Amino acid sequence: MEAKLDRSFFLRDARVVARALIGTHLVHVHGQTERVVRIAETEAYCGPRDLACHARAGLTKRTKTLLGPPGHAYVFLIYGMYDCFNVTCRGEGSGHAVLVRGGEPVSGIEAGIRCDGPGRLGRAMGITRALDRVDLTGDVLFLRARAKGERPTIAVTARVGVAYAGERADKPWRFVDAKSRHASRPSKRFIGRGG
DNA sequence: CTATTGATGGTC
DNA sequence: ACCATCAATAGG
Repeated sequence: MEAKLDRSFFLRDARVVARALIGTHLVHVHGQTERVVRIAETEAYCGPRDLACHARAGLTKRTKTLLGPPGHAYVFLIYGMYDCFNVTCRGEGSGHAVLVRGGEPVSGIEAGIRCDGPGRLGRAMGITRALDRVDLTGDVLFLRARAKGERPTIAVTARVGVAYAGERADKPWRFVDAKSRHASRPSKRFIGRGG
């Protein structure tokens, strides 16, 4: 079993963390059940100057976690129905976070349940706002490193659903495992690759 | 395959 | 009023 990602992993720019998270395993332990998904799609949100980032609103009830210490879960409700899982990063108060948008079920998830799409992933993994502010270096919700030597091919695109964010809307801050079929959108939108 | 629409709730 | 979504439905 690969090592749990520690605090130092999260103390970096959201764009760096977002890319590094592709291919890692997200683990949620709840009682006897352990659910694991391999992350295939992420997006970076880069603080108050990024109009697509919730940190643009400043310190509010919701953004308290986002503006809190790195390496914690930031879980928020979108469209009244779906819990979106994010990882806080860079530094306390920076407002940097990575939205995990999709992945491939590994274990503990009922056969046929898909994890592509932020809403589906949250639901399949049993992640709700009750887990907001949970420390990701703990034993309930955490990440495990990629297998040694694993170097996924990563495609880079603009983020989804942020057309309102002006100049920042077109930034290539979405990262997808190019070989995975478990991203929320098809490859035709890819505008580059790397990693 | 694409396009459209309704469900739903917290923040601003 | 807005929104970092999804499922069901209708149409080509």
